[in-house]
Amino acid sequence: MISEKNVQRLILYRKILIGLQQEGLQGIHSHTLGKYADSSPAQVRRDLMAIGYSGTPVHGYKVHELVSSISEFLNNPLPQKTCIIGLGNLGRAILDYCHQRNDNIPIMYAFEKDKAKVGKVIHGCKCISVADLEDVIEKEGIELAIITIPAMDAQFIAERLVNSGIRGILNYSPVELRLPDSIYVENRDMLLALEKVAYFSR
Amino acid sequence: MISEKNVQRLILYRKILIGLQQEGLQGIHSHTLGKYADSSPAQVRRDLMAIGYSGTPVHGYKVHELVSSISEFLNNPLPQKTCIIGLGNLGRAILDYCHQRNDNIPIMYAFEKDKAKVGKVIHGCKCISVADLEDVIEKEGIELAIITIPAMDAQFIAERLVNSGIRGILNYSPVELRLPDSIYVENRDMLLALEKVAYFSR
DNA sequence: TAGATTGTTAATCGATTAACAATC
DNA sequence: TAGATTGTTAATCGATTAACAATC
Repeated sequence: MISEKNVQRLILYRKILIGLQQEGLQGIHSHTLGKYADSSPAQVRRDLMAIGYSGTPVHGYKVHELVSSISEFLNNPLPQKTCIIGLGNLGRAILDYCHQRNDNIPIMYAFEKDKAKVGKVIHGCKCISVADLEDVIEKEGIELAIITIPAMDAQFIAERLVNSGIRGILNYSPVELRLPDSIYVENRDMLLALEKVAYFSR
Repeated sequence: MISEKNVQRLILYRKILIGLQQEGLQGIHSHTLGKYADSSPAQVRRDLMAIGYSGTPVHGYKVHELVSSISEFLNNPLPQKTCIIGLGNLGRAILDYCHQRNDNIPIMYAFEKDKAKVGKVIHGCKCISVADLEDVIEKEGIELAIITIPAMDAQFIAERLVNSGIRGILNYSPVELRLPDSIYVENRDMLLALEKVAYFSR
C-alpha cells in the first residue's frame, strides 16, 4: 500500500510543513505543498490519503494536524538510538546539523580511531574508541549507524556493526557495502550525486 | 528512452566497474554487476543496451570497454566547471573527497564569507570571497554549484548563482530551493536521509 | 554438442494522470 | 448558490518481470 517513494515524500512533506508552521501557517492546499515538494497536487493527496489523513474541500489541510499524522506514521514507538562512525569533517558536519533536530532518532555516540578525540563530548555526543564498538552498541541497544569513514575501512566496520545488532546504515563512504538483505543501507556517495547533477543540468 | 533511474544506475555501475577494474577484473556478467548494484541481471542488461553496449553470450561484458561506453554516454564533451559555496566542515569534506576524482567535473573555486579563509588554496581549490561570486562564475563559465551553507542564506545565494549562469545545483542545505524549472537541483538533506533509514530499518 | 549467458518479446505490475462526483 | 478544493474512479503510461530464442 505504502511504497518507498511514498515514504520518502512524506518525510519531505513533514520537513516542509514544520518549516511553514514556524512561519505561522495554519492551513495548506495540496497545490501549495506540491509546489514546495515538486509533486503534483494529486500526488500529495494520494500520499496523505495513504496514511489516512483527509483534507476538507475549500480549506485544504490543517498544518498542525498534518504534521502530527505524518509523524505518527513515520515515527517508531520508541526512539531509535543512532551512532556515527568517524568524526572527520563530514562526521562533525552531520552531528552539527542533526543534533536534536529529531528526538526520535538521537545520535548518541560517535566512534573514533583517533585517541585525541576519544573521551570528549561533541554536540552532546560522546566520543568513544572504535575498540568498544560492539560492547556499547549491544549494551545500549543502538539500532542505526552513520558511516563517514574512508572507503578502505567501511566494509569491515559495517560487518562489525551488523554483528552487534545494527539494523540500518546511512553510508557516506564511497563503497557499496555487501551486507545481509535484512539490513537497510542507504548510500550517499557525494561524487555520484555531483555526477547526477552534471548529467541532468544539461 | 533513457529514464532518470537509468542514468542513476549507470553512474553507479561505472563507479563499481572502476573499482573492480583496479582490482584487475577484465570481464563481468550482468548477474555479478547486478549483485553489487542491487539490480536484477535483466535490469543491468537493459540499462547497458540503452546506451548501445552489448555483451557476448558466455563471456558477458568487458569491463574496460564498458567503463568507456558509460563514460562516453555520461560525460559532457567539455568538462563542467564546478564551484562550492561554503567551506565549513561539510564543504571541506566534499572537497577532500571529490578532489580530482572525476576530471570531467572539476571543483575549481570555493566561495566563503570568512575572510580568514579567502585567498587560501584548499585541496587545489581557490578560496574566493562570496562578494566576487557573480564575476568569477560568469568569467570562468562555471556551470555547477554545491551548496553547503546554513539554511538561512541558501535561497538568496541560490538565486545569485542562477543569475550568474549556474545550471545545476547540489544542495546540502536543509532548504527546498525555489528556482526556475530549467535549473536542475538535487537535494541532499542529511536529516531526511537518516529518517529514511530509520523508517526502513524496521 | 551442451551449457551458460545474452538479447528479445509478451505479460504483468504499479504508479501517475485525467475526468468526474462530492463537499463545505 | 457559486466556487474552489477535495476524494474517487477509469485510462494511460512506463517500468519490471517472465518466458523464450539466439549465440559463442
